Amino acid sequence: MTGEQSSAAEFWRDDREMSMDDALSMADRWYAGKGLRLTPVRRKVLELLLRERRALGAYRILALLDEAGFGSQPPVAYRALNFLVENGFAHKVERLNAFVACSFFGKVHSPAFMICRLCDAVAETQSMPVGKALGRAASGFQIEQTLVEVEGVCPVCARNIDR
Amino acid sequence: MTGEQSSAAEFWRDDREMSMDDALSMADRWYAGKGLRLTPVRRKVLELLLRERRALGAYRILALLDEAGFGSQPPVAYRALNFLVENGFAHKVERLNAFVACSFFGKVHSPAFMICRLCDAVAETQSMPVGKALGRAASGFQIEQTLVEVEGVCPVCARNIDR
DNA sequence: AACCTCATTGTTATGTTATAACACACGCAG
DNA sequence: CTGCGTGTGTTATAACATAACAATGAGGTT
Repeated sequence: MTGEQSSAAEFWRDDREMSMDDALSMADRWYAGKGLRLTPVRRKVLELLLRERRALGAYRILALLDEAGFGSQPPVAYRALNFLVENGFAHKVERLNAFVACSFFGKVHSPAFMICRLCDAVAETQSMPVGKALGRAASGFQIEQTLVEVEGVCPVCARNIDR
Repeated sequence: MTGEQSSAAEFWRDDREMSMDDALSMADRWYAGKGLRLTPVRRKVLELLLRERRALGAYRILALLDEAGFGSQPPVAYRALNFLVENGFAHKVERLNAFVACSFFGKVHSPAFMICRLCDAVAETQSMPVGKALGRAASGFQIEQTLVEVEGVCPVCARNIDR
C-alpha cells in the first residue's frame, strides 16, 4: 500500500510503484517461482514497456526488438506481449491497440486506464471492481474480465491549456 | 427511467427500450432537428445494427451494404459508422473491434457492455459514471469519454452449462 | 554422451481492421 | 449557372493480428 494522496500536481509524475530494475527482478523471481521462463525476448519487451509511460504498439515494439537483434516478424512481438499480458505483467489498452507495463503487478487489482488525448500518456489506476459499478444491471452475468478505459486530458496538459 | 427489475431470467431477453421502427423514426427526427442528414447509407447501417444483438464488424456491415446496393469499399461503412457513433446512435465495442446500436439513445448514459464469450451476444447497460468508480485516483484528469466492457458468460449460456 | 521431448523462436504467408486521398454527384445559396 | 459544402464512390495503402510450419535449444532420461 502506498497510502499516498494523489493530488493533481503529482498525479501524472509517476504512478508506478517501483523502479524498472526492481520490476524486472521481481518478474524474474515471479516467473522462476512459477516454472515459467522470462526469456531474453520477453524480458526485453517488458523492459521496453517499463521504460515508457505511453502505450506502445506491437509494431513499435517489434521495430525495437529488431534493432536489438531479435526477430523482425510480427509473431515475435505478439507472442512476447501475450505472454506478459497473460501473466499480468502487461495490459493491452484496447482503445489504442497498444500495450503498457502493469503498474501494480503482483497485486490483485482492477486496472483502469486514463489516456490523455493530447500527450498520449497512459496512466493505470485501480478502479472499483466493475461488478460493483454495474450493480444490479449485471445480475446473472458472470464477469470474467473487465476493461475500463477513460480518455481525456491529463493534469499536465490541462494546466498547459489554461494559460 | 424504466424502473424495471433486471432479473437473470429476463436479463438477456431484450435490453432495448424501443422497437426498431420507433428507434429509426426517432433517429430521423433527432437528426432533422439538428440539421444533420440521416442519409440512406447511414439509415441502412443503423437499421442493420438495430436488427442484431451482437456487435457487427465494419466489414460485415460493408458486405451487407454491398448486397443492398450501396458502395462496397471500406470507407462507405466506416463513414456511416463514425457518423452514428459521433451522434450517440451506435457504440464501438473496442474489445471486439465491432459496433452495436445504442440501446438508450436520446438519453444521457454511461454505457457499459457485457460481452458473452460463448454466444457473442453483447448487451449494453448503464453503469455508474466512471469518474465515481475511479474516485480519488482520477483527480485532475478531465474525463471526456469512457469505456467499460466486461467479458464473461451471459445468463442464458451459464444455464446451458450447468446441466 | 546420445536421445527424446517440449517450449520457444524464427519465418513465410495471409487475414483483418482502418484510413488517406481524390474524383464525382447532388442540393442549395448567391 | 456558378460556386460551395456535404456526402458518396473508388483506389490504394496503412496498421494491427494470426495461422502454420521449420529450426533451435534447454532439460530430463537412459
